[in-house]
Amino acid sequence: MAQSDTVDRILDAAEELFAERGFAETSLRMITSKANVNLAAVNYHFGSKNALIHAVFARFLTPFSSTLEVAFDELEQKCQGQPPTLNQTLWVLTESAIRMPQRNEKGISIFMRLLGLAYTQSQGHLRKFLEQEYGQPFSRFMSLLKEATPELSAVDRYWRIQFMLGATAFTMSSSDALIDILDNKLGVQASVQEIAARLVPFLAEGMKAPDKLQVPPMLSGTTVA
Amino acid sequence: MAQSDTVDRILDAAEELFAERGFAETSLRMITSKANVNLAAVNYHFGSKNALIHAVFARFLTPFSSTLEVAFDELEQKCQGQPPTLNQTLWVLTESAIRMPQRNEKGISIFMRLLGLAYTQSQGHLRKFLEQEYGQPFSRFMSLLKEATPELSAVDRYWRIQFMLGATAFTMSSSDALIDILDNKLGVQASVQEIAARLVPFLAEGMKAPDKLQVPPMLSGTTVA
DNA sequence: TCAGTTCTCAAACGTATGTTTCAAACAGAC
DNA sequence: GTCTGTTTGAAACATACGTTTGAGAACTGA
Repeated sequence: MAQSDTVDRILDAAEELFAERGFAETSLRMITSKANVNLAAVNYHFGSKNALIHAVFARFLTPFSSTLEVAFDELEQKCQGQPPTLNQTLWVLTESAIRMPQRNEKGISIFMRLLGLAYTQSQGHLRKFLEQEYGQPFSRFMSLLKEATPELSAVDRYWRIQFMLGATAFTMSSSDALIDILDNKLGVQASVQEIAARLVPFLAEGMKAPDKLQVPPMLSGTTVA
Repeated sequence: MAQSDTVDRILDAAEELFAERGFAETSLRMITSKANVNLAAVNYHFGSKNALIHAVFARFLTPFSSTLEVAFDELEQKCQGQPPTLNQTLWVLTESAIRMPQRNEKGISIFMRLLGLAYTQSQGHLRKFLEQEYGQPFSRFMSLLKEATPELSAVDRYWRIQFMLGATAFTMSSSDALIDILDNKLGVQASVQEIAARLVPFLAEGMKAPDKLQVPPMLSGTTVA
């Protein structure tokens, strides 16, 4: 074989361990042990641990961003000049993520967790890498959101987008654990797809909320800022 | 002084550094340098790095959970048997957090970020510690949420609470950065209080959303699971 | 077959970490 | 002033990390 499968074994192991434990808490020795590969192989094939992290993201994000661009194209084409609705936009994103070809049964949830970690763990190099490589589809999604919510002020929209990102990143990044807890507590099985189907209307409704908080009358004596 | 201020200097430095960089990425040497304290002081006063992390949380959470219990008592008393509404419950929690006495101008945002990290960074010992020490007020909050949303099924409520937690933890944990970005982009000043005032209605509205996603007609040919 | 390249392997390197040690400095009580 | 328990200080400890090395194996193309 021209390129050994060592590279893929490393990527598989790294992906799973990073998702489980975070980046700083996962050592190269854990990765190479899990992958049944020599320690030096990581630096030989990738150059450094940071480059390995980038490669893990690139393996998923590159095909995903292509899929997404196509899906956005189709959406805009079908809408014929009309701006897509909020529900449509959110759902196209969600569906593109869900329908990505998955390497194993954990599939999407591993990657959602990695994306969540990318946000929450400082890791300056990662943020820079993601912005540089995949900033474009993200910008396009933001534009669609803007067109879908013309009634919102820029400030309102800004904050509510952050709220949406938070709910999504947080939930998806712990989706496995949350699914388990639900099963234990209520004996209900769930899937990432179902979480998404529940998340989208929650987000869409939140985006349409009335302007700002009316302090409940019973608390109106207190200062609010 | 009976107890030197070394302990507080360590806690102050640790709190700030943990919030900035996470737990694993912050070394004891960074902390003791910032605190102008000898390296060994951490292990002398706290016993271990993990115990220091616990102490950082306890310093804030212990008074906060007392405040919260009182606030919940007052709320239930005022409602005279009627279950408090969702908005009231959320706002009492928010207000209790905002009105906590703050050590400095960063105040609440530092702690929100720490709470967010506690969720997202694995740190099994921390999760166990928080559950054990502060599980009670959390359970009470959950009960109030349940009473405030009798129309929701248990499963719906479960997921939507996760969405709320996510939006809150995520936004608050990056509140400083988000406030800066908003200022740069739109020239608008904001405060943690204002974020809260915008977050509460977003969450409340999301909680009341219609049941589940109706797949948009234009996409109904696709499988949804 | 054989030269040239690509890859693997065990071992080591330098550095950073959390923790421990033990002597010195300090505090308050008598 | 001396004694006792508490706190600090500089140094070292053991361990784990990411990375590098250089020799050998495995593969490639002619």
